[in-house]
Amino acid sequence: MSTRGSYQTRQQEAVVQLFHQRPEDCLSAEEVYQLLDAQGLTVGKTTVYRSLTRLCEGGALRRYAPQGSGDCARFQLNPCSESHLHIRCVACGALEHLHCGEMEQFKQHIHQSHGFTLDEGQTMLYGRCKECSRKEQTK
Amino acid sequence: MSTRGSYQTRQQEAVVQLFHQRPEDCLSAEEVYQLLDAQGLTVGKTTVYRSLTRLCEGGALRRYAPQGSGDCARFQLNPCSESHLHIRCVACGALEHLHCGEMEQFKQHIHQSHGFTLDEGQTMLYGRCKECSRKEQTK
DNA sequence: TTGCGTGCAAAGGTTTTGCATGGCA
DNA sequence: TGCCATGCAAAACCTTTGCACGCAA
Repeated sequence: MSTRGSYQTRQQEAVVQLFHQRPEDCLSAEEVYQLLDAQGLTVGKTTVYRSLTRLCEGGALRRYAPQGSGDCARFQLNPCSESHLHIRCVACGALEHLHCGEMEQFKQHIHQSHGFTLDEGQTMLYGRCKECSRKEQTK
Repeated sequence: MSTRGSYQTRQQEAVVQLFHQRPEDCLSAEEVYQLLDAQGLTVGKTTVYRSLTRLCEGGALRRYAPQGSGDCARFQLNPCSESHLHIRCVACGALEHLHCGEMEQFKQHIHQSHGFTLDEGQTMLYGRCKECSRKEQTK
């Protein structure tokens, strides 16, 4: 890989900074655009999209597919270099990192029994956290 | 729920039939449109979309969010009432159904050790299938 | 007869592309 | 200086909406 992130520009830096300011947040391209603008760091929307794409390819960000139909993709700071699975609460948005032996075992099983090499970077599990499960039942 | 699929029409029936003909396939709206057309059962694209939406709401189909950016949503016959996890190959799009004891065990572990109730309907694992893994290594 | 289903055309939204300019190294 | 990054406008793309008509019940 020789075509490494070649130049360092104000715009690119601004996008990176924004995500570092809110490491837990999932932002849409539009939100990135708006938030930067609010900080006085105006970046063209095209450049926002291109930066997001570049940062995802470089592994700095993670891209989450849009859920609904009129929805848009969301981006988040890649939690850490070491890969592990994450689960997100569909109700409150809480994110939990799943690094434990069982996950390795799970990955192994998928590889051996199903022939798939699990990509932890792209996979996001969805469910309900303890609190939101409780609230759901009370309804 | 009283607003059940009220009328039975040729078009709606054609869409349902198509998915029953290929219970394992994940089809895009465009593909549904094309395949029906090839069968001589032409259905307007708008109607395809509306049928897919209706069938998803009724639980007959499952909707998978688009992966890439220029991508589109995919629909599949809801395999059965019992839910199970799926893994999709990010390279070729192949889908594998993961129904086995280990998955139940995995779900249990997430519940007990991490407090999350996994939602198998919303979760999609991503990775590379055996073939695509091999191709990747050869590069 | 009632009102849902259909289909065309047009609009909606997000994301990409063409192209000239600007700016990093 | 060379080349990548930027940004505007326009296009591409999937999907939804408006509206008149058709058709199931």
